[in-house]
Amino acid sequence: MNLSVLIVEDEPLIANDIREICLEHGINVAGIAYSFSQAKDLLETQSVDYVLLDIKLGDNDDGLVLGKLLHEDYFIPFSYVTSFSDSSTLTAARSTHPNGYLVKPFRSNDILIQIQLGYDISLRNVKHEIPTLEDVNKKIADGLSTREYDVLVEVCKGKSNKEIADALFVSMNTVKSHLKNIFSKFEIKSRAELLTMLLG
Amino acid sequence: MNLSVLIVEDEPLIANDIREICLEHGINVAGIAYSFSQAKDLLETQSVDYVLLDIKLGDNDDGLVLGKLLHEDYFIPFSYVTSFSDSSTLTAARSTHPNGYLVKPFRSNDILIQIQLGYDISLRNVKHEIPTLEDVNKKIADGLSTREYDVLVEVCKGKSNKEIADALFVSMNTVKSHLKNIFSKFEIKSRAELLTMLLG
DNA sequence: TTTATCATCACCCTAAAGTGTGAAAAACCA
DNA sequence: TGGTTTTTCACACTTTAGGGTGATGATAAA
Repeated sequence: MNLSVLIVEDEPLIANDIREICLEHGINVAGIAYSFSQAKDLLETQSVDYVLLDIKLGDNDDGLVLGKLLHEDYFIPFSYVTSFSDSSTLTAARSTHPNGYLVKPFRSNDILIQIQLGYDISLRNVKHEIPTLEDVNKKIADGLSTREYDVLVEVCKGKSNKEIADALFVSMNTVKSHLKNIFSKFEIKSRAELLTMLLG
Repeated sequence: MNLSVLIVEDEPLIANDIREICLEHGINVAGIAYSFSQAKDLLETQSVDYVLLDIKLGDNDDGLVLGKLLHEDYFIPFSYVTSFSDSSTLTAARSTHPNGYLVKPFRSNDILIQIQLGYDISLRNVKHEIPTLEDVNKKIADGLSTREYDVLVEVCKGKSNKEIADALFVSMNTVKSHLKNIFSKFEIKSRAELLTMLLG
């Protein structure tokens, strides 16, 4: 799964530094925004999975406003990457629901941790219904095929292999074959584990 | 809100350092554990809201085991605080669902951020929990016994009968026996159906 | 056109799950 | 104390699930 990260940072040197770190680790960079408005433009036009967000853009705390927007309107998870760690800034930041908070100067790996862990956290939140193919594929490196997903949906309904075969008009061997691939891709060994992953 | 933090760290100097930082910021320290077993003792006896967890305890990665336990059994949120940020350690750590990951050496404020942000995140995660015994019994005429509920909880975690037997310190036949009764009371035929009923 | 990938299925085999019966301690309660 | 429920376990048995290998036609990409 290839994440797309948006970098919102008014200092070009730092922004570039972050971009390099991402690219080195195979993380796609959806763009760099040097201001609040540029960030909004990119959010409208690009596919963004995670945002690294500087609190201070220019002279004001536009980062906090953008953070609030990300959480409430765009539903895109983000980490703050900022020089400030005083308690008033931190309190303000916490209220915007970031998934991470990195204080500058940072190390190369810190960026990676923010993105990966922050994204993990965002995946843990929503549940309850049978996930879509897109949601499922975010959890695994090698995505499911459409037919594999069909089988997964039936498993989520609590059906046995025989019942799934009847529902999809294929043989039970075919169902088993798809399930084998599903388990392999999720790196699990049973449908029970699959159910707890997807519904739990 | 006065948080209670457990520090799991095998180096006394670092552990003390973290303790001082917490106390300076009005965060209560539930205790310091220098080993896996000490950590388990403290988790049983103390009220703990958040855990700062070193991955390497002594010579092995007991921190990861403890992290898994915290997430699956204790339901206590935690951050790793470790010297390691290589990708294999990170991958292993991510699979245990930490709410933060801090690489040593850290700054004073980093500790505070981990605790506050990590705890914030845990509050947002109103996750789809394993239902309580009361909730479960609302769905069926003949209620489950406490031991049957214990088995049900393990099933909800995706465990196999053998794993459940080990977790509850009984034989696999006993687990099967309880499961038989559970299925009968729910009028179902498989654990998959049980999982979709409870989690779906 | 050649190469992948996907969807389908068969066959065989092992492991795990589930069923039926029965039974003996332990805990609970009246 | 005596009866009931719970918890524990055994053994034998059937069914289902899961793993390995391999093969086919179809479709898609290069």
